[in-house]
Amino acid sequence: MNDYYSKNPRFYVGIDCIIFGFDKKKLSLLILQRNFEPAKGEWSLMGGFVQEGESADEAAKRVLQELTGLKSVYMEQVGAFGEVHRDPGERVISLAYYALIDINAYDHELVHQHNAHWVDVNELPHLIFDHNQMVEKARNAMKQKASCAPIGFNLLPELFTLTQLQNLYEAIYGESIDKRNFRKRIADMGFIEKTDKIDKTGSKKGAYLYKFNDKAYRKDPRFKL
Amino acid sequence: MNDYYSKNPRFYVGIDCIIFGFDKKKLSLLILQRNFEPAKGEWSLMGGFVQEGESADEAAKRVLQELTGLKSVYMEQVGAFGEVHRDPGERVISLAYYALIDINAYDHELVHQHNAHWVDVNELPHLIFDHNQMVEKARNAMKQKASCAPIGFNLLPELFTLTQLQNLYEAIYGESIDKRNFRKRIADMGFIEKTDKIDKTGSKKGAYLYKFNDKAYRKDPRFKL
DNA sequence: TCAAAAGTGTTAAGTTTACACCCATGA
DNA sequence: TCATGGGTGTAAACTTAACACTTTTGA
Repeated sequence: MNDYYSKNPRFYVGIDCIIFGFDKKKLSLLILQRNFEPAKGEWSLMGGFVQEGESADEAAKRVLQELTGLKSVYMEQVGAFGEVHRDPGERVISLAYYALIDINAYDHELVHQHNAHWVDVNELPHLIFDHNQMVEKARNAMKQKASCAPIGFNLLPELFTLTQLQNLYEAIYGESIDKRNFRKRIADMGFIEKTDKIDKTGSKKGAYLYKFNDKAYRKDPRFKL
Repeated sequence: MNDYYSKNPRFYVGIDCIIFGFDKKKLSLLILQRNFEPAKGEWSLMGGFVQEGESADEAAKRVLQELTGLKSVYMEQVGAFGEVHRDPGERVISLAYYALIDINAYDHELVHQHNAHWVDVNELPHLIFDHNQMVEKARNAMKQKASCAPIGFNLLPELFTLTQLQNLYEAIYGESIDKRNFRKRIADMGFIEKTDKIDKTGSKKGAYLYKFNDKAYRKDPRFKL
């Protein structure tokens, strides 16, 4: 009867995390220089395996938390990678997820234990298996999504200057944006709120700090950058 | 040593196919009224399981071929569906793929054997498990992709009229398009070639048949509809 | 002869891009 | 006082959207 299932093989289902951070003008990824087998010494994404009793999304959150200590992070599934020999050790079908985190807020101790490092997304080393492919696909998916939904804010602190926001989008798109046009679009959207606080770390004059107003966004969710 | 893998559980990995077809003015899906367990009698997507020695993409092609007899069909992965109890029978992590086929060219006998039927994508019945969700996600992914890459032609015969092409895009987008603007865009792209053949099935006057010129497209791959 | 689909250009509206200077401040 | 980043508006170029009539032919 349950031949329907049991005549089929079962597989390890892996999780791999493309963890984006943003600092100054650069998008970076948090990657591991593996101090464990397999592929010890090489660079890889943070990974893990789906366990019984947890969904794929939950597994991805858990794996991310194991490295960063962070809960409730913005994550999106990139897709399944299922080539037969993608992992030379065993047949593993892996689900890639990208995560957007504030590069100033994570557990440094945990990251240190895993021998993980931030690396400029444009200067990535060779990664094991098909991890470079996963990164490529994640970058495209993220870029696409960031252009039409307000997910970029997950890479910034709660308060940010418009220059920081512009630098972020320039990094995501890989091209520079006209300052006045950028600020016009921000103003048009109407849910990026000026606060009365001023940041003086970036310039002598100081720049107003803004914040993303989620409630205002949901009232009129038009986003285009 | 290979504790690294073996301490983790393994899972059935399913494949589910969202098979799009286009007829006259309607997008349809090929779905099964199951004459087998589990969920006998209910509607579902065509599915199967990944096997040893085949990649996920290969499994998807095989499953599609089992139903339609077609090889080398345009398919894209939609994503992995990994909720713990999504399949009440067993823990199965499923990969959804959509396929675009010419509704006039498939193996009717096979389709009949599987008790499969074409159903208007806007009038779908309730499908088992999370299959309606898969369809929703596939429709969005397909719409997005169809707007910026010439994948729509996979749903048409090799030769088609501009009215057919317009009807197709209207069905994909779920909105009507101005005929003159549409034809202007087609002309601008330059790789949709007029033939000297005429189709007289759609009108008394007859309409020129066109074909997609892949070579010309690759020379200057700009697509926007 | 008439119903039904094919085919064809122009104009207005809206959107996007390009562009340059003054301001405030700390070193 | 000057070097640095912050802040601001307008006009031209381009793109998109709206719109209506003639043609052909089989029934």
